[in-house]
Amino acid sequence: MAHHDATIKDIAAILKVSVSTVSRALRDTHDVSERTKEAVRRVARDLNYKPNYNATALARGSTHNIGIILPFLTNYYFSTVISGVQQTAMASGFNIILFITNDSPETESQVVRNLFTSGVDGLLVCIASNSNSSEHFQRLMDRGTPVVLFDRVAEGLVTSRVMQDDFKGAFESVQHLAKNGYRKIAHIAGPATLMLTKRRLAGYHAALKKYNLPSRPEWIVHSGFSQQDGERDAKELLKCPIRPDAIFAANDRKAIGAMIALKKKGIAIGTAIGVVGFTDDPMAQIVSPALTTYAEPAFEIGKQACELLLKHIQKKNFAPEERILSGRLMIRESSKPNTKAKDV
Amino acid sequence: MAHHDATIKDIAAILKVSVSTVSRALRDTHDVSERTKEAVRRVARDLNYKPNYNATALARGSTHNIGIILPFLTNYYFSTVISGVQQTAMASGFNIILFITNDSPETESQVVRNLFTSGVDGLLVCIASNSNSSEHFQRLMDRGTPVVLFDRVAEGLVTSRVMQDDFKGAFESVQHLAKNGYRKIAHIAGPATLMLTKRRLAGYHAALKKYNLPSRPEWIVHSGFSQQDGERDAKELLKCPIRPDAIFAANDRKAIGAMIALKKKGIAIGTAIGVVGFTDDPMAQIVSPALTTYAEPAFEIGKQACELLLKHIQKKNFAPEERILSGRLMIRESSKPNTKAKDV
DNA sequence: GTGAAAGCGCTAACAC
DNA sequence: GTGTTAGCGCTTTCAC
Repeated sequence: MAHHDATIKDIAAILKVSVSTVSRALRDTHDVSERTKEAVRRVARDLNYKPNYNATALARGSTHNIGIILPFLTNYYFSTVISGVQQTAMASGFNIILFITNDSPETESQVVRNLFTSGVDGLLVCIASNSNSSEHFQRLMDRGTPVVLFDRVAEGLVTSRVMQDDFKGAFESVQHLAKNGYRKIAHIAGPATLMLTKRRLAGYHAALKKYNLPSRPEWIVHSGFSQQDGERDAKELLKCPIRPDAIFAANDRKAIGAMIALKKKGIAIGTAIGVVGFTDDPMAQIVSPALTTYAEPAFEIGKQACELLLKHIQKKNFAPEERILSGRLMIRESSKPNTKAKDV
Repeated sequence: MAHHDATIKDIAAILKVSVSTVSRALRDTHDVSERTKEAVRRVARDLNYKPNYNATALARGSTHNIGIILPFLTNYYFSTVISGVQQTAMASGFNIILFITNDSPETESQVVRNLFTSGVDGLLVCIASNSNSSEHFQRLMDRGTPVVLFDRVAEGLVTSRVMQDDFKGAFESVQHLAKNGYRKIAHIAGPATLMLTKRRLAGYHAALKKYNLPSRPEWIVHSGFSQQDGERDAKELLKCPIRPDAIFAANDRKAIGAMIALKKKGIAIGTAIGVVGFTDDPMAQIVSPALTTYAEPAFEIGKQACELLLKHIQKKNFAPEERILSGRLMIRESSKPNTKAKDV
């Protein structure tokens, strides 16, 4: 790669000190005199010295790389999370290495296996839907590579995790529908295995209960996170003998899919049937009527997840923290007050 | 990181051969006997041996990492390109390191400077809008790090580049408007400095000429790529003494911004004023009326850019290639046949 | 407070 | 065809 970059050897030669002194000075250890440190720093700057992380990686095992594993990149939530991670990592001199699993547990575990070869100082992960992943991540952690989970967290791994407030988000969304007069509220949910699905479901139920609203198993349908999934789910819902008058969707893409299904049937959105999403994808404002949705703090999630990871990297025994970040309900036209709602 | 992974030393010890033999066998050089190679491979497998790329990086300068530099991540085009890159890279055992410049030339050159410290085997780049970047990338290339440009390419760098067919895309878009009866076609363009802006502008002009359509300087407005930019640009356009009856936008977000501006003025889209975008962001199908747009092969661009880069990495003197990938006009409702168009 | 020397895992002359 | 040795750039005992 390099032809000849300055190394600590060069600095040592110029200053007529040993490389170990230079190494220590650069890392600002306490057993080097201020005078030497300053001299070293000055020469380093003059020579435009940059440490070779591959060498430190070999000698000490610190690569200055952190890995991030996630199911997809091409959606608003994930790309925003990464932007947050990237900013934080870069500010601390860490690079981020990107791994995409396509939501496949096999790819996921393959990625983790290969991680051993290049080496990362730590790992940020959002697991695949059907990932039985605790075990391979556990192995990584046992070897001393810290892992921080975000969004889709694996049960059973004791480590830091950061996520949006799924329960509260779902609760507030459904509460909003209830307050606006909707009585028969359905939920098109994510994959049943995911913890976030369970938490959103719990929030949904809690709100139903609080507002004394009916709950029917056939009003809850699980599937993936795509727009197509949402469209299919909504069609399912419309077949129910007792038709829901509102839909709370696990994310915006599903909500939009549902809106498409409703439009195809000529059902007025935000009047006959209210719709609320989750995320606040920019699409929510583009779609018509504009989609009411619970905004997730995606960038902040990325930022905090990265901060936690850096702490784990720096302090071997940093105690795991769980951070749950609140979002905010963005009220728009898809959930307008409904006056003609009738109870079941 | 590792507690103790198998190294070539372990393999050598077991087989009672030297580490260099193991090293050679593993790399499949021709001066090792088949027997030894096989034995080495077998033991390597048994021991679950993984090469330590940090060590090869030190010894040989090959990190198995490729860097990708781009302005933003949070949009459909870029996140899709990266997905293409990632897939290709992973298949060849390369990791991708992500750098985001936020479209700032300063961040861009800082990133390039810091690249020297960790080291990448090659670099994929989409330059910042005002990047005067040829020079720092040139320096990288001089040091032997291959660079492949995509989408926004820097003039003056002789190296491989891959991009969508900007000229053709613009030409076909405008041609489509012309054929549908629009006569006064405006263009809300990207930053004037970018080559892709120039190419799209050229395509626009060529189509205007071919269809004998009027061209007016005030019908061309340059700004950034955001929805807000598009909205502002369209407002600008509506002030023209001779009002355009169609808008060709440099991307879908700008087109959607323009649509919003038109809606606010109560102007019927796809009737009074036709709109065509560029990209085929999923939003184009969500917005109403659905947006006609020239679909870019984003995933394929990422894939081919990565393939070219890998070739450059593998063959020191691989001759630079330029690949221009065609897209496809997606005709939807925002550009319906216009019967009442009047000439200037 | 500083230096000498060994070593991280691998590659690459150069011998034999 | 295989082994020996030095070395990539840095960290880290262990002396002094």
